[in-house]
Amino acid sequence: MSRRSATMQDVATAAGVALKTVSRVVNSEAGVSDATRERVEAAIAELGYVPNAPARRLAGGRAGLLGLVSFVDPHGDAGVGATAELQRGALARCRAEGLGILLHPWIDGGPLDVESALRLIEQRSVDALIVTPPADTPELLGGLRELDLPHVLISPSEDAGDSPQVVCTERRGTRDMTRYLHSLGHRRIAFVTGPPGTAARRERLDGFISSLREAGSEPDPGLIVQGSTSFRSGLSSGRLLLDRSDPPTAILCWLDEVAAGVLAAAHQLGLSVPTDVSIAGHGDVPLAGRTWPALSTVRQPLADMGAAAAGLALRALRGEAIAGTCVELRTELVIRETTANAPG
Amino acid sequence: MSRRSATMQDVATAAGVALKTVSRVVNSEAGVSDATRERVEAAIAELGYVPNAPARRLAGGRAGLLGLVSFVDPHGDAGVGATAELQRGALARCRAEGLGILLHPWIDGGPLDVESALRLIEQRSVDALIVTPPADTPELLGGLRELDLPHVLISPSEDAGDSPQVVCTERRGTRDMTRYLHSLGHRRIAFVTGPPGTAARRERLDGFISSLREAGSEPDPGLIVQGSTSFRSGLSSGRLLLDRSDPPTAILCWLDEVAAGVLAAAHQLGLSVPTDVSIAGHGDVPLAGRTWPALSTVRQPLADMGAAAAGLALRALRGEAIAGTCVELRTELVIRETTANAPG
DNA sequence: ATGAAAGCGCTAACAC
DNA sequence: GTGTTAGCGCTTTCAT
Repeated sequence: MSRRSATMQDVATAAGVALKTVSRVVNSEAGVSDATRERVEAAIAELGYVPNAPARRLAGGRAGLLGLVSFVDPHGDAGVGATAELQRGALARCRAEGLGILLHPWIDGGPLDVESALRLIEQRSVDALIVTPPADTPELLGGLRELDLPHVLISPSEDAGDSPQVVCTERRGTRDMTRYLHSLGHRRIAFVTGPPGTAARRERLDGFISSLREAGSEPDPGLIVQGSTSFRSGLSSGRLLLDRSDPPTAILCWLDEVAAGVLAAAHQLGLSVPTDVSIAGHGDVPLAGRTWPALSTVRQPLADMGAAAAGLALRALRGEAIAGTCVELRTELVIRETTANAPG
Repeated sequence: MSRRSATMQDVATAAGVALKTVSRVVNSEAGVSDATRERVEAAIAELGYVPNAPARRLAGGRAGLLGLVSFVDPHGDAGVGATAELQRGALARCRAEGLGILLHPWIDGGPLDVESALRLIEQRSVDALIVTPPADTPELLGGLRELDLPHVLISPSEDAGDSPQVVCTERRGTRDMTRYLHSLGHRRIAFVTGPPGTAARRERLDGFISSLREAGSEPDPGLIVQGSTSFRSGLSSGRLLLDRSDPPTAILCWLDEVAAGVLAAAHQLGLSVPTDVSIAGHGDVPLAGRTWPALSTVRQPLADMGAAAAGLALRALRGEAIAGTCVELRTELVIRETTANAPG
């Protein structure tokens, strides 16, 4: 029954006006008398007219969509919560502007399909790309810059160059937590860091080391261990640290996911948290509020970051020059139940 | 520098052929000699030609996108993991077919914006909609059917009518877990169910009750409590149940998220899991593997369900009549660490 | 304040 | 095998 849907011309005929007038009404442009506008609106309502997006795009040159290139771990191990939060923020902002979001996740852990990501813009499917780590590979960024395609980076893994970006206060976040633990009397604080070569990892580690030094204690190299992004890696890092003859009294992790693993390791070893050992994460992803005890962590405003990225992209689409722009959002300490005074 | 990108006509001119011939090559249609094809391909490569998606869509009538209407809790409380998994499966399938996925989440917990969801198809932004609970409101489904818009439901909340759908063996999942707990010697098994009025909740509760009866024990009404979809609700349901003078020896929950809350409640009360009480969830979302102890649960093949839904949508787009089709996927028991023999 | 004409870049029928 | 002719439904000019 769904007959060919009404076109703008149909509406124009029904309202007895020209095509262009309908276009004006639909796009709420000026230059239409109230009487005419009402007549057109009535016709639109009666015919159930809905504008045809592809036609609009062809004629107008705008896709009306933002592409989101993010990473989705096939085993749901890493960043599930983070990606979802980012999406949420970006979506809310886009919807407010009448834009949509097209997903282009790097799914399988295999090599990122740079070609298809770039093509997304080249073929006008989206107007701009928002790229999140670890999809921000040199290849992708190189292509983006070379072809001069509009894009925004979120917490870039590497030097972002001139690309507009949204970051948060990584170093400060870790410093706040380190100081907090220090203020609780902890003097043997361990740090579980991530794989080498990402900016966030570097900054968090720096924040840890520098604030320890500021507080007058030299970090013990044996208490800095390298994990990855997974719960499992937290499990083994935790065991490593807590099995020592001189275990730390607090363990700070560069990611919530990893902290959850360390927490599980502590439980397995029969330690009670936070009485025997304090544990803290970074990110404040949903998981952080669901562990037992609930994880103290550094809150990253992920949804806000997504929204800010969408906002930057929108400005770029309006023609503003945003190259080199960097929006920095503040982290904050979220103290839940895994941190307490140092034992003894 | 990015000059106006090459069009099909540009390629045709460069290769010295007609527009249509280029179109044939691009769409790998038959009827082009190898020599011509090569010439055209060379021209395409040289000019860096990339087809314009909106133009294609306008002319061809296909959007090349599937819409995914899902629920995203503003506080990240419910279903974060589930939504992400579903997305992942649907995306993988779509990408294999050269389609994209456009997100249309119901974000804020306010009323679902049915209008805009329907408009997504009406304005040809997407070819079909995949709808997941609880976005499958009667209003949305009504609109979808009334306007005869192609769509697929995943685990519908209510009677799906003639809509093609993808479900999994809800009742069987709960029955398997109930039997398993029974086989471990548990005779006082509690069930934390969800809010009234959703099909999954009904089926899981039914599965619990019927398999208890099959095993010869009449369910104790005092041990069936109603929770919601949140961790918090699990926390309070858990306290309620475990504070009884005659607490259950096992607690089965209709959702992992809720089970994680019950687990936390047990910890708060100083009980040890699974020694004092066994706890089980349903879903096998990422969270289930990250609690301590790790949650035994009923695995729903979420990614597969997403993929199946995309597959059904694709068939519909090819013109197959799939009304009334129902794809059912199997759940399976995942026994981790929160279940053990009944105490005593 | 309103309208006519000219495309946007492509696919779909049909020729040849 | 290959080309020609029409649109798809809209937004732009530029007139009036």
